[in-house]
Amino acid sequence: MTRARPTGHHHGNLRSALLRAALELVAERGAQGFTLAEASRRAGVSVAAPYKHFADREALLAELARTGYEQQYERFSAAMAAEEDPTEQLAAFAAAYVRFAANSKALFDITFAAGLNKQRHPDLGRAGDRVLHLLSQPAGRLVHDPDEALDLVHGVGATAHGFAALLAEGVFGDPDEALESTTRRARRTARKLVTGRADLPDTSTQTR
Amino acid sequence: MTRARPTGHHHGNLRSALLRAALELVAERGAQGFTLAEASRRAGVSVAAPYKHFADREALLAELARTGYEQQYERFSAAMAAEEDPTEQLAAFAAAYVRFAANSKALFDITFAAGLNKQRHPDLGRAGDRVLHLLSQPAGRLVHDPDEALDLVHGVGATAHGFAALLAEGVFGDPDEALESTTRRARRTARKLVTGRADLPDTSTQTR
DNA sequence: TGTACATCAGTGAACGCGCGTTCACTGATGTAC
DNA sequence: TGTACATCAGTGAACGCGCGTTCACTGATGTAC
Repeated sequence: MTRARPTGHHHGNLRSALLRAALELVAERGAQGFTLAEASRRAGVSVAAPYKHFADREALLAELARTGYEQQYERFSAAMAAEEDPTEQLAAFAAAYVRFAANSKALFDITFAAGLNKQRHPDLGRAGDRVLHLLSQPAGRLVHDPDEALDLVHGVGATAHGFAALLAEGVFGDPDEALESTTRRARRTARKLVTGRADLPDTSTQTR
Repeated sequence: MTRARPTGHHHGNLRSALLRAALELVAERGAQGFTLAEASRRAGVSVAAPYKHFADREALLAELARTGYEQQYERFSAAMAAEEDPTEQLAAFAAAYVRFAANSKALFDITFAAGLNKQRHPDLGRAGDRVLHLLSQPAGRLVHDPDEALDLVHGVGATAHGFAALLAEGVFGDPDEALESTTRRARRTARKLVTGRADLPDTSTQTR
């Protein structure tokens, strides 16, 4: 939170201060509740200042979405790397997905609910695909028919997303309280999609 | 679309015309894109007119959400009633869920993405729970431990929701083209959650 | 059947608000000499 | 080391916009007599 040189006409690091304020704002009001004006205020700067760093409102959001996808990619691939068995890798993805959606709610919401035009930001669509693509390798090891492998990829992705969304929506009760059990369920369900069995012991590595 | 007595100071059926216009608006611009002013314009009426029928903007949205949950309940229970086997009932729920999200996108979005305060509209939370509760009976027939049954209910719900959300997001390609295959996948995945087998023939009744 | 009247669904104008974006500007910074 | 100067990140005021909501009003409707 150190703000380098907050003196007069030079903020120091306004760009990242705006991104931070925007994320905070999204955390409080949802992705649709974000406004440039309020982000400026929180960064202690005039409403015109952001235009020195971002083309417009959408550009700032798109930048946040980009980092959202990046962080997802890093977290999920780290969680998967801790496993050797491909089934456990899929399960680890699902668990990490739910955890990310809960722990980094704002960033997650921006990638999914900011209403960013994916035609105008094709790189964002690609970033999202890249995250899902993490599942391709373990799926391919488990199932050799490419169509079936794709089915597995999409199934794990859908399951993970579904658990994350219903958790956030409060369907499972208070999201904080239900996080652990939902993570376990997502993990177990992902396994089921492969093996049809969920009765393996849940001893897999916890990734932060 | 017949508008009874569109004469002078009495519209005839403004209330439902507003609801229709609102739904159309949500279909075009998403749940957040809805404004009372635009809905009034489309109903051919002044911006003050809606306040004779709804307390405020949120009340109109809440009304739409209510009908959204009702329609979901009717469609899903009808789809399930066409099956006898409890596993097939769960599968039918999942398939109907995906189909509803795609075919009644606006209504679905309102129930999920309108940002309605569920504290201020507790009936809406209950209406959503009621939809999910459709799964309790077949789940209870399949699994006798209540915790496991709840797991199954939530698993099928999460899976259905996940497939529906990723379909709408375009993750599976063009939503219209991918609808059929996604419906099949949701159905098959729901079965897997029960039996661990997806290789049953997909001969179940098609519910519109 | 005809008329007076209460009702109330609509009008249209106005309000205050916060937004995104633009503009000419200013003053701190770092660099060339 | 000291000074002139170009750069450019910030200011602050203004714009036009569309929104939700309120208000006094009006005129079509249906009802009581």
